[in-house]
Amino acid sequence: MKDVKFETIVNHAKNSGFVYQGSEIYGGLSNTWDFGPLGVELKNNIKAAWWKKFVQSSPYNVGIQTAILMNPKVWEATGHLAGFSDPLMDCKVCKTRHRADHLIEEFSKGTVNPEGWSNEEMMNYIKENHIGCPDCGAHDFTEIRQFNLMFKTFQGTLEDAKSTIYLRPETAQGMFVNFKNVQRTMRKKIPFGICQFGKSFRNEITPGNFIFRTREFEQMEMEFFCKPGTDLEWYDYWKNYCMDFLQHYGVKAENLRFRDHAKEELSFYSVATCDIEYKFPFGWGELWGIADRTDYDLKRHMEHAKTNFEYLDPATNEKYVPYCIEPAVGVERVFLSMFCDAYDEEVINDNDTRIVMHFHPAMAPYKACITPLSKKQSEKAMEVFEMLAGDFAVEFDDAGSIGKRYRRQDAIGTPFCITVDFDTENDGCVTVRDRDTMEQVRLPLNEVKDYIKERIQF
RNA sequence: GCAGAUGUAGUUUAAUGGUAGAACACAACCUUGCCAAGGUUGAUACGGGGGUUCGAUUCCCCUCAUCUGCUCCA
Repeated sequence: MKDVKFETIVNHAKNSGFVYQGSEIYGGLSNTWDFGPLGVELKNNIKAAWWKKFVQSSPYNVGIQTAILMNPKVWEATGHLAGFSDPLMDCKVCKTRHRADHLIEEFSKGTVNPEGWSNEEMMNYIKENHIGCPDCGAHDFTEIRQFNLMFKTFQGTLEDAKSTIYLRPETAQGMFVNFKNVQRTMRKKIPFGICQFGKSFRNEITPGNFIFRTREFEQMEMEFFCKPGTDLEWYDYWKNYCMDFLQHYGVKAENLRFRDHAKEELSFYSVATCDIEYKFPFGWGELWGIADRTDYDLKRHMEHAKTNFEYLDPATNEKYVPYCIEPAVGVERVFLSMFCDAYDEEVINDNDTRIVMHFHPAMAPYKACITPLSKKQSEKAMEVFEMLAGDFAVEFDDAGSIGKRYRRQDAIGTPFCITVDFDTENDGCVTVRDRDTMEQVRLPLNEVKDYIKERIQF
């Protein structure tokens, strides 16, 4: 496959019913995207595959779904309210933007930790020590402004401070606060994991790259609880588990890599973090973050909610707060990586190419298109459509030439086209055409469903 | 949010201070016996709002969106 511009791929997504710009007729709303009929099928397939792999086929895990709106004390406990905001200021001379706390840390070579300082304290420190712009050296900054990454809203009709609540910036806390509920009601023994997918919201300063970074996004997260000391083993186990998942569903190995976070890059609560990165057309970007979060979250909630999250190991009678391994991935990012890797412009001859989306059949929005060779068989073809429509997503198409219909399905990644022809009435057979090989097999009608089912499995 | 660039049908584009033409795509009908056929007909665009002007898609201002950096991150 030749190199394809990101713009070309984005256009294809917009033109073929995968993604639309949000609120388009009103001039759009910055960085919001709607998923069209094909896009939502692909998204659902991704989530279903993840659920199958992480919840259903894992002996350790269970799934839950928790509320987007949570008691604000959750975010006090986790430090999101205090720490999930960045003190930013701009250099008035060269127009670059910097984090005030980072400048101070750098200047002091780590001897000063500005965590918890007010903006005024940071500004004073910068002025007193004549810290200049790292890019141009000027001493002319704007005031520090705080960008809180959490979306704020109000519960109830009164908009006062007491009713302020937040849209969750991660789904993880829904799992942590329910640690005990799940463990008790599902009679789970350590190690076990809790999984969920759902929307999260972050007021990012700079979103972009199509659906790569958006302020509203859907996460698929697992919190896997294990005995302290076994955590690094599990960390490796889940890293590979995630990588296998991606490759199994059609993300190419050559476009994937692990990137371990350096010590100074780690969150203060994490002892190890690794990103699975994907080579997007705009560069390597984070797809899946796997972090060893230690017992940080559970301990914070123990402290703030005055609850006990200690686990009594029935085998050894030991009591401990479990460590947690968290693989977190954005559905839209998996969507985008699969979409980019599936995209192919296949050259047929000098002036003819066809766009083929080589999705894994389980990911393909439509599994088959039922089409009559001639409109004379439209009625019969409709019967076949109805026979299959209850079992998986299929489309019916009798417009234009047969070749054109094949091309249309290739362009949206439908793995099979089922053609009803002049012989179908007599021999009860249809032709099944394969998207990737363009080869055809003739099958009796009553075998078609099983033939396709077998090939679209997760 | 700041700086720079961009904005004409779904896409790629043409022209113009006197309200826009095309190609492909799309829809309907005819045709079509398995890989972009053909014919006829049709719908669809100057991102939005102000200003200058007799008249603005074209000139000016504001705004919105997208792209690239800064920054952040799943």
